[in-house]
Amino acid sequence: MAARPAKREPVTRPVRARTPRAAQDELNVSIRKQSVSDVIARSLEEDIVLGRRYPRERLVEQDLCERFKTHRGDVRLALFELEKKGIIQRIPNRGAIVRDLTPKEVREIYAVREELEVMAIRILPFPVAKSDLDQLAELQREHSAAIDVGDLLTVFYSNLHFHQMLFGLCSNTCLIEAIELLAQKTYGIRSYANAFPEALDQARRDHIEMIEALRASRRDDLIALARRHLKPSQEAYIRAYERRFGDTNLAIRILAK
Amino acid sequence: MAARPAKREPVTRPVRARTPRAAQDELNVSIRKQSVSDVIARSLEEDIVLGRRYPRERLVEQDLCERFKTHRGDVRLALFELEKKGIIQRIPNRGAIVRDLTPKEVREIYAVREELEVMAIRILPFPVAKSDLDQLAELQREHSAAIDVGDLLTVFYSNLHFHQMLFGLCSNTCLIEAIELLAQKTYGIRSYANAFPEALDQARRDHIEMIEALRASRRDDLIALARRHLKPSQEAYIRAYERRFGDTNLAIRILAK
DNA sequence: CCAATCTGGATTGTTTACAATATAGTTTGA
DNA sequence: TCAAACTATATTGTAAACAATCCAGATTGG
Repeated sequence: MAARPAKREPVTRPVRARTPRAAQDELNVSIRKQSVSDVIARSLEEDIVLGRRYPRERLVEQDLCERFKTHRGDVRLALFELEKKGIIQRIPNRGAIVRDLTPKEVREIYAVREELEVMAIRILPFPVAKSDLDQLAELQREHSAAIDVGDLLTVFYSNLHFHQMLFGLCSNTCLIEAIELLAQKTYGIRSYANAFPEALDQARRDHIEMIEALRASRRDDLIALARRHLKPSQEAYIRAYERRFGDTNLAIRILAK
Repeated sequence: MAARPAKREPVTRPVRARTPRAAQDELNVSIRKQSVSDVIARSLEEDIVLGRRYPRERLVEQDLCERFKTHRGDVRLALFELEKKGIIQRIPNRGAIVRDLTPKEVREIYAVREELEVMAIRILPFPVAKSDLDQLAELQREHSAAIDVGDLLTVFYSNLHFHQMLFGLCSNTCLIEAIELLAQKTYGIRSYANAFPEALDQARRDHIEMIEALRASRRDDLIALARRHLKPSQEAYIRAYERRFGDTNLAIRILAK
């Protein structure tokens, strides 16, 4: 008779010791294998942030399957993720559309983000290590060069990395994640700011000043810079929104058809 | 010959007017039909917060299917949601376990939450309408009564509703959601605080003082109360954690087996 | 007696097929 | 002529079957 097979878990034990492999995984948190749906989600984010997809544009599952050469399961999961992040909106039985933020929502998101970025700078330990400053400067050069040649994709990513590195200097992981999540919520409106070359230029100058403030351990200056740095993109969006609709009432009339 | 059928979308238009029904859905944001996976996720959250499921306990998809009388698709989605919220942890090919937070993570989460709650109180418009104060008082009575009879489920929900109502008074939706998300991250450790009856008593007194501060429009007092209110549960968890493991190194040794 | 290997089955991950829903264009009736 | 009902299909939602992975205990070799 065949040997009595293993039962992986007696199903009753409430608390149970972790197996060796699981413990290893938990301790080495860095080994984050990214799933297919994550890749799809990121790619769609990129499309949205670069203005290749517009607010209220439909995202049809079948189309995405063909584009990413996969089945609908992964695509659906990616759409659920993006919905939770607030980048797209899903309507039951009707599908997903790129989310269109109102000026009020944009202002609220930026207010919270400002609060958290200021907090990050407040708890950030000074002085900052030279190696960190060098890395930041390198990312800044990358950003600057991308602006010069008009490579918006690289502008986006080097800017993202610059900010991740900057706020990553504060040691509160939860705070870092919260800041990033809020930044993602406004991906859909970024392309409006990119349309103004002078805004990109201002961002570049801000980054340089930020590095200087970090080097000199001038916390208050850095806070003021961070606050100022957040202003242009939200203002660009609100201006564009009002140009589109004139005023909020008109917007509602149009959207309701 | 059959009539030429409709093609729902020409597939090419980048920006497209919304259909009447879709617009209606967007404007009436209150009609949030909750999906099956949301129900499952909430129920699991409840189990965790009430200590019915312990940190590192496994969550097997098939078991959950039977419990919620559904197929694995919904259960899987719920688990993905909970993972994103940070309430559970998923290990590829091995399944999901209730997440076990380290004291460091708990401190970080509470630090961010405190920052946001203080912000909410700072922007909250005074004076508060009498009807709102009455509602808060009603929720507080419910909470107090639940403590008296030891009904922890009602304690949890009435406490939740009290805080939702309180922070809901600030008009920044994004901020309200962020506060709630952070509160959810610590669901797994709530049962530790509930184990100390004096902590529940303190919470009850805090709520009463908060309502008084609101009624008198004493913003600074309210901020101090909110800060104080967050302390006990994180301290209870950290104490319990250290009782379990003595110190962090021991914890790591045990977890790694 | 210990360690390396093997193996059965428990569990998660993927794919496909099928059902439900909503909409654009057509038809029908006043 | 216009609006209400109808129909065909695009699209999403659900379910179940199949494949890949992983571990507990058994087996094997030293």
